[in-house]
Amino acid sequence: MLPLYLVGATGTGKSSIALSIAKNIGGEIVNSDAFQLYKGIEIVTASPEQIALDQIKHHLYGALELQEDCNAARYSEMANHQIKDISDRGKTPIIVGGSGLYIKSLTHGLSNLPPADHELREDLNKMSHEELISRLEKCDPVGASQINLKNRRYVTRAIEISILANRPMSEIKNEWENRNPKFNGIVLQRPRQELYDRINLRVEQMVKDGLINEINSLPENISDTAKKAIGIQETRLYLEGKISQAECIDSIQQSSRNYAKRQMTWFKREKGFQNVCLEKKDDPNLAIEKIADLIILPDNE
RNA sequence: GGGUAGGUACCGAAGCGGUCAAACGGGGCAGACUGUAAAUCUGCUGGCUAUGCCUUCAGAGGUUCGAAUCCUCUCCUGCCCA
Repeated sequence: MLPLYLVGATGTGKSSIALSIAKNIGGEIVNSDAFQLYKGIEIVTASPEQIALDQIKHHLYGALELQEDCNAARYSEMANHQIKDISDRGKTPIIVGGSGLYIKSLTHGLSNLPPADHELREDLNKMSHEELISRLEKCDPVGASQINLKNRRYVTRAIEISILANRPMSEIKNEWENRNPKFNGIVLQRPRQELYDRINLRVEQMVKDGLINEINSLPENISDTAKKAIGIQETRLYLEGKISQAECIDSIQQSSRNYAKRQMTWFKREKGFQNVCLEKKDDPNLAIEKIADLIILPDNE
């Protein structure tokens, strides 16, 4: 059976629906959320609860130590390994999460680009924005006309690729590895206001569930990747007494809503996914039936 | 009751006679995205029959060729004195 991708913005309710589907079709769940990957930040990242983990096999949840960095390529390798393993055992891999690029790295495969070079990045980061742009124009004029030059991070990466590969980035990065992937893909959606309300409530629930304590007991040396989880910085500010608890909750809610908005933009563009809009009034079982109808059953090719 | 500082677009906040439909930030909306992605970045954000027109800067009058900006009164809000 084709792998099933169940994606959508944070707070839509992917995890619980994935669990039910997994039970129905005999599947195992693979995480595609960049931060639920980490062990020790289960509360801020709204990771699936223990009860769920006990019922169905969940992979790549809490798979990384907080000190480890991660990126799309590393994730891709880990996830592909799990997906293959699940398929080999005759089960359906159900990939659940909301990290657009990570998901695309599975469905489409990343181009074979040189990995990040931290020393090189450090050097490039010392340059002014103007210097950086003229540098890119020199080593990859085509690329310079394609990417958004205002996005310093993209400019830096393009130069990095060009230098490391000794060829212009725009020549190497033409198309995705796999242009016509086969998979079952569902984008779960909610009406905008309902989604925002759910996010707000969820953040309040996190605090009740021990968010403050979780962040307070984090080690000091967590990786740059893990550090970016929404909620960590905000809670630390609260712990340092710089903001009130209400302000802390507010800003986590705000960042989460903004993030959800970006996710929706990403998934809107992705091809090969079908949209399923859930509403508050929907019976959960009905939602699952809706989805089941859309799944392509084993093909006999 | 007396004094004083204020009332600006969804919110906060600049502007303090013309170049003001009004800086900037937030929010909202739309978008981009190939090894930092819960990251990073872009555009729009009074209305319209739209290279122009209309209604806005608490309200009502007034001064002026011209007002969000100056004057008068009124209404609200914060602070101080009683």
